[in-house]
Amino acid sequence: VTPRITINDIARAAGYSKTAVSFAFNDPSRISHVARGKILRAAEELGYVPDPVARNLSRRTLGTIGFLIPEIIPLAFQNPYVFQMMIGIGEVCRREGLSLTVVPPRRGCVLSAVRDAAVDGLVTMGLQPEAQVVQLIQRRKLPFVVLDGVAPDGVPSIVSNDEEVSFQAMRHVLARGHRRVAVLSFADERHENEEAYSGIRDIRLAGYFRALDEAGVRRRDVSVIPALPSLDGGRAGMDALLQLDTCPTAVVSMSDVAAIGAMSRLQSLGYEIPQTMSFVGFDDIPEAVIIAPKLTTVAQPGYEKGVRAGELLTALMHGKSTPDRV
Amino acid sequence: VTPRITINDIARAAGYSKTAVSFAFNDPSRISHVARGKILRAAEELGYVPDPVARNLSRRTLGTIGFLIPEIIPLAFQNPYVFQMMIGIGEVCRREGLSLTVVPPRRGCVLSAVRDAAVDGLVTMGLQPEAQVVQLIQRRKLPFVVLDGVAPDGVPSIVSNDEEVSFQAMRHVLARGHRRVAVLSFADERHENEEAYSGIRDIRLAGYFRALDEAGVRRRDVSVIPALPSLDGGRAGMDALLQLDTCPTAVVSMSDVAAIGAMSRLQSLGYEIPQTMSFVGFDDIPEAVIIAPKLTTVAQPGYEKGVRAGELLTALMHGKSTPDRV
DNA sequence: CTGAAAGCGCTTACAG
DNA sequence: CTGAAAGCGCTTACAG
Repeated sequence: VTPRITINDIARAAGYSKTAVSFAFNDPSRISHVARGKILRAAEELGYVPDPVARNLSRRTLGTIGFLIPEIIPLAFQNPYVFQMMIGIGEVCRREGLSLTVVPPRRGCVLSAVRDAAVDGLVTMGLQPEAQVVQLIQRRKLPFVVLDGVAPDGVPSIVSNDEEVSFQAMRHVLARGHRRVAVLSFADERHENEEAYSGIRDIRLAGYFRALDEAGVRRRDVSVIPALPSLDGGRAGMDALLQLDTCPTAVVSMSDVAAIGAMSRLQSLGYEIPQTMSFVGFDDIPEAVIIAPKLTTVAQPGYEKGVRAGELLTALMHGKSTPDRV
Repeated sequence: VTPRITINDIARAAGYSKTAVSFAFNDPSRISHVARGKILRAAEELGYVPDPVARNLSRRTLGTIGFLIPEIIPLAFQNPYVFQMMIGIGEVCRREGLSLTVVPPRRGCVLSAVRDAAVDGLVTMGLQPEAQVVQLIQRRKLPFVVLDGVAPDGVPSIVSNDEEVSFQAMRHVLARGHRRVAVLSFADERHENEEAYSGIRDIRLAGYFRALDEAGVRRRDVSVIPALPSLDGGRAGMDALLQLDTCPTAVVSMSDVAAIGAMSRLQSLGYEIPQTMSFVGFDDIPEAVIIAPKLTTVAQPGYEKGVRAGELLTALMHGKSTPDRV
């Protein structure tokens, strides 16, 4: 196989120094027209393209930001809401001419993924403050912002007021007279990185329970069913629900996608919605509007939050100070 | 600000050579237990993390593959099908311990995005053979596979038999008696990188027209409406459709997402589906099943194709030979 | 305008 | 087991 063509080859072929070749590509004004011509011609002939990795090392900047997700890609992105956030970050990448690297756990390990991530900065999804992950990111001196998670001190984070929003959602259900309510929570079993979700989950549960307490519904009468935020997660959640002694009349889900999955399962068993059960989701994913008009949902602007996260991160990368919490 | 801590600092602090430090992290068996202990302790104290970029340059491998998309992220990913493909690639990344970099055009330019992409290989979406992009990728000696595009000779590609599938889809519509048919094609205006889509678009059109010819429907009686593969694209397409002199009774779309957008638009105007118009999509995105039961669609397993593309690419990266076409 | 040289922070034969 | 040294392929003061 032909060996890689480097800046040295071009310098030799064109009869100039490496410096000149570098300038020809990066700062043409610093060399003569003639030199530039010869160099570019040589590069063209030999099919030379400057190696981005070497350039990155020299420049100490990579032109890419990372989106750290607590799950593997096929799982995390089954939630359209997560996807929306990524698109929002992508929008900022577009503006700034950056690319976007998705950083899932590597071989099941978030730490090693973070250790090896070749990025200029990181948007992390659902991080807990005590995690070693935070320490590692900080050691690497990577600028980062937390999206939908509890951020350590001094780290900007983008969060909705999940407690209040959840409170309102549950209140809405109770106001309609429902007293037998089930919650589709985030999955907490079967995953080692359970901590990734536990932060928001607990906050939302708190909101739900505040409304339940207010209405005088006893906590033990509320079933909290763990479900992955995906269609299949919702389907499985519904199966679990149907096993309960007393079926709820309303289901409050922490994600639209799980709610939709649950609805589809119920429907496929021949039950009518909302006659059999009412559903309230979370996120307001675009699909929900068209798909599931019978799904009430709580807005959670994933796209906008992604944009905001991207903006905060790039501000940080440019050395600007940023507000802590948005 | 504190300067970055490097391998040199650790070597000095631990009283060993850089070599030893490197081994402590990468190949502990090659140094003594004592040395390893001291080195790791020093690293711990100083908060040292090996720089992945420098490591990448030395190792000549990055541990990441790129997904080259012809549009900016917010646009390209409005199509769930594209997303499904990405998830498929992500699944292979998981298996192989790689990360995934999304590579959209940088500042509107695909070429410069490819030039700077720090990846070990590339899955390109919808590439045309004549593009300079191919030449650039080859110059960079990047392994790559083409997903949903017409590949140059010797480059593996993953394509469905789009012509045949399109033929069947249209035939299905015609068999139901429809004679006034509209096609929601891929957008071809307003974008400079129109070439990215034109390949598959033309192939699918050919399939549609073959069926139309067979049924004796004149080509001029079929309106081909360009639409971006997104909900909004479909809505706009429907608006355009409604301007036509004679409204079609069936709409055949090149993407589910545009079909759904069009349906939602029509519905919001108070028309009934499928009484007013029938819809046939393309892709079989998971959402469609639940959302739009009135949408007939043609399967196009995005996830599976993504997986296959990832597999081919990693095989290529490992130096294996691969089949040209899948 | 031009180039020798140091530097980016690692890895890895190679010799001891 | 250990380390000096070359090398990965660029960029960029600096001096001329």
